[in-house]
Amino acid sequence: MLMETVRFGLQGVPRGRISIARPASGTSFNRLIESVGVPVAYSRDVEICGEGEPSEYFYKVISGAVRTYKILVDGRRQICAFNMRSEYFGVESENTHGFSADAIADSRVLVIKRSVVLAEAELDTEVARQIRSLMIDELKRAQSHVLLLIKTAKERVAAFLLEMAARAPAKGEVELPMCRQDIADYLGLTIETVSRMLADLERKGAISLPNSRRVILRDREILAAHGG
Amino acid sequence: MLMETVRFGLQGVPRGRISIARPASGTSFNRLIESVGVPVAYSRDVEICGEGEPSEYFYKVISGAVRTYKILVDGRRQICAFNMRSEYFGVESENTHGFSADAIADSRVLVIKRSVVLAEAELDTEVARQIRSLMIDELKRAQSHVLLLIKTAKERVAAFLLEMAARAPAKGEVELPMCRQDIADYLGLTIETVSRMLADLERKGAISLPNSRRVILRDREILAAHGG
DNA sequence: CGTTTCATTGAGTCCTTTCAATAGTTGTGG
DNA sequence: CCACAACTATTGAAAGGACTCAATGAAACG
Repeated sequence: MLMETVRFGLQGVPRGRISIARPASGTSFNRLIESVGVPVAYSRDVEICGEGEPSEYFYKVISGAVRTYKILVDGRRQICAFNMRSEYFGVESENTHGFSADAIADSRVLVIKRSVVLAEAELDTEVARQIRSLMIDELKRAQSHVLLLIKTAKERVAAFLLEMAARAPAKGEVELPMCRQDIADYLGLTIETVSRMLADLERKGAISLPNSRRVILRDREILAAHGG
Repeated sequence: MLMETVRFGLQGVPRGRISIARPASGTSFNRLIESVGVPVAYSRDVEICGEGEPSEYFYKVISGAVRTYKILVDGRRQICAFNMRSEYFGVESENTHGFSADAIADSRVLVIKRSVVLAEAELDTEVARQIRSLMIDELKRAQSHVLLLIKTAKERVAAFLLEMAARAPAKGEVELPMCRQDIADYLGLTIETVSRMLADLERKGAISLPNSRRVILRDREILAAHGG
């Protein structure tokens, strides 16, 4: 797709390159988002927003993938979520963002001005309902993340693969957009352990790993038996 | 306080004994809650709501303490939250509850009909804002729970004590309403490990344990050094 | 084609769990 | 009020799982 690109450096304005908006469609919420949102291109590893910054915008991934994360006092990084195509992030931020976000791969993100949508939510019940629904989705995700972290290493890796597979376009195979360190920081493990568990799952016939980024699900039963 | 008590057995109606409402106060949200809510007494270990049930109500703890939890397929229980006096739970449930809840100790809980509050939220911006705020609080809690679960056993126990102390009426000492198994199921540890970490923290001079339910915080520095 | 980064694998250590025994607490009935 | 039972909590010893440190291998980049 053609994109007119503009560079930004101003405070409070999204970092990256802007492209021109596309046609609106669907519900009143979707139409609103499409008209208010500005598609912005972010290169790999470029920050989209930072923890503690004023949350002027929230975001919807158009293409690519985004990670949201927190840096702990001891320097460790906990990845809160991987956000794939069509998924929202930052909806739940109140005055400031509770996390940082950056592009895992080159990505396009719809940047949506929060104040406009919140104002509309007071007039349009459907918009209010959608906002609430997105926040509930985010909460459910955080809760299932808690359930993930009490499992064993193998269960976490298996559950992670099933989670990614459920969101992948192709059935039965996953193209992981993130590196091992990202997976480790999401699952609360080390990269070595992630690597070992993937190798174990491959040995057991649950998956194949043609290369480090591509996973083919061979036996969902085995995976589910581990991943719960 | 005097209470008129009624027993329930009907479907969709709160289990427990009802008492008569108290005077309203504060914001429009608080006044609404007070007028809509019905105080119900729950004895220790009595279920308040069950995972998967229609979420006709949400709840506010008046006295005592409530645990919300999920039972996993393998039978393990993960406690999502301990809800203390004046804290809400179940606000984020959409059509069905995402968790079960029961009373840790004998408790009184304000049972609030969701439909009434949601209807009012469409007319009163302040009510809508409060509901959204409660959902954001719940999300932040879930996210900090994730951060808790990637820590070491000692860090988890220390952080748990600080978390409880922050909500306790008395400064520097905590009366734990829950047993070791509850703590273990909240922290993703075994009761033995919880016990050992508490003993370690006492040996290090961070806390005193006059009895198993009472904790006196002696050195917050040591605790914070662990609990991050 | 060399350099750099990323991923895998191995060996040993440390931390948490498991299993088991003991101690303490609570509640009940004689 | 005491004795016993049942439950809860603590402590110990051994096993298992994940981490650390280190080396090797593979892929990406210039």
